Amino acid sequence: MTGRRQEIRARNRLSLIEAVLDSVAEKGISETSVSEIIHRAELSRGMIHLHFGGKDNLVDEAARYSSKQYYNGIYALLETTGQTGQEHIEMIVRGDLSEAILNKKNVSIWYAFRGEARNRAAIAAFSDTRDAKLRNLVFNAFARIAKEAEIEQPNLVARDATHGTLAMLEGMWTDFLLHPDSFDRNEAIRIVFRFLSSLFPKHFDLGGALSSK
Amino acid sequence: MTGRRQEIRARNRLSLIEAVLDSVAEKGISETSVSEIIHRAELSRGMIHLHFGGKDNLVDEAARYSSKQYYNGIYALLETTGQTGQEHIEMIVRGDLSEAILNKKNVSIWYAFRGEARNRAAIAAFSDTRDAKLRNLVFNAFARIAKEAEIEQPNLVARDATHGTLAMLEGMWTDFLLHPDSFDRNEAIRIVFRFLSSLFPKHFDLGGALSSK
DNA sequence: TCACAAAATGGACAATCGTCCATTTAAATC
DNA sequence: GATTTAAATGGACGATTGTCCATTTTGTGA
Repeated sequence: MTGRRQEIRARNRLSLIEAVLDSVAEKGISETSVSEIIHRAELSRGMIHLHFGGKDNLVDEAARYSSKQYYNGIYALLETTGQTGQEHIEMIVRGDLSEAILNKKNVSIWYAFRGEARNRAAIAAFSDTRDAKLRNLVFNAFARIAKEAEIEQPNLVARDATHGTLAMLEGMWTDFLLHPDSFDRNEAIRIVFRFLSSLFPKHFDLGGALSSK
Repeated sequence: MTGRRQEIRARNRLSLIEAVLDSVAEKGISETSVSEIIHRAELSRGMIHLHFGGKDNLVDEAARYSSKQYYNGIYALLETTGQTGQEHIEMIVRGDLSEAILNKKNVSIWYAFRGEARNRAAIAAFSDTRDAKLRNLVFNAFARIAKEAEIEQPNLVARDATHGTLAMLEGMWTDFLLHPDSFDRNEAIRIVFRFLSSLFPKHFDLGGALSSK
């Protein structure tokens, strides 16, 4: 067994990252100290410096890791969806507002990092919930829908629909952050589709995607 | 001149609050220390304890003050608008996305506090961008519009329109936070009205409110 | 003008911060 | 099993944190 050392090393690295995320979720960034992190990870004080070169780098890594988790979740959902543009959109909307992705821990972490994004380039890079790749997916779906709808300026409408839909999802996250207990997932989903169904009545209704024809 | 003492006292209190906001905007919450604050305010170390009883209380006061500023700005704009529901909505949308309200400093402060909201009740209380009062204003405007539009379930539609519009505005703020230099105000406004004009075609177009009849 | 009191000062203080390294532990190799 | 070496430990370190108070300053009322 030659990889045992690497295995332990990797496990300890991950423990530190997860300790940061747990602490950020529970206590916020300002109370996430080196002492707090190593206590949660049950490792010794020097490990942070050893594995990451310092606390700031570790926190940056944790932000990167957390962001990756989010995208993995979303992209995994997309694999399971149907083929039409409206089905893609429905999957993204429902996924983004699902318990698995939109929950107290994730939201706490996400907004804690956002608060620091302005002053830490490394965090800013990972704090854009809706990155270019996801944006592109949404745009392509809306572009197909807009073309099928035979409206004027289909590309501009698709761009606006993309931007507006992602903005609305962002806003729903904020609602959840501020009122996690009274937040109503189904209402949030219905509202998004209320807007989308008025924009593309042949492709959406209040429940989500309509079948192709 | 008997009020001179009170006047100085009030000025110093305000200096401390503004020093906090400047520091939070420029350096973030985690780097806003007592030393940083009193250096910016050009006051002595003991003043924070004297006036606010401690740093945390001062930061809470700063959050309250900042929130008040936001609402003052929005409510002042509303005084200048016309009478119809769609005019009210247009004013809120344009106001919320205007340079005076949506700018780098305000957004930095707002999101920095948001990041702490989860773990500090006093801050959470002031970090809901769209409080009950504003929400009510928007709802009443949409309720009038929905009634005029003679649609089914006007109250439910008005509720959804309120929720969705405010969420979209929130999302536009996030866009601005993450991409302050490429953010396009006019595009953001057009997108909001794109959605609203498809929901209420007799009341809005891409430019905003339509006249009553 | 003087005595009083309120407000401001700035340094002392213990606690905590993040970094770093001499030492110990244990996996890998011979 | 002995040797080598990478990884982990945990305490020392100076810097910085927020609090607090003895002292000084300054506006107010007699």
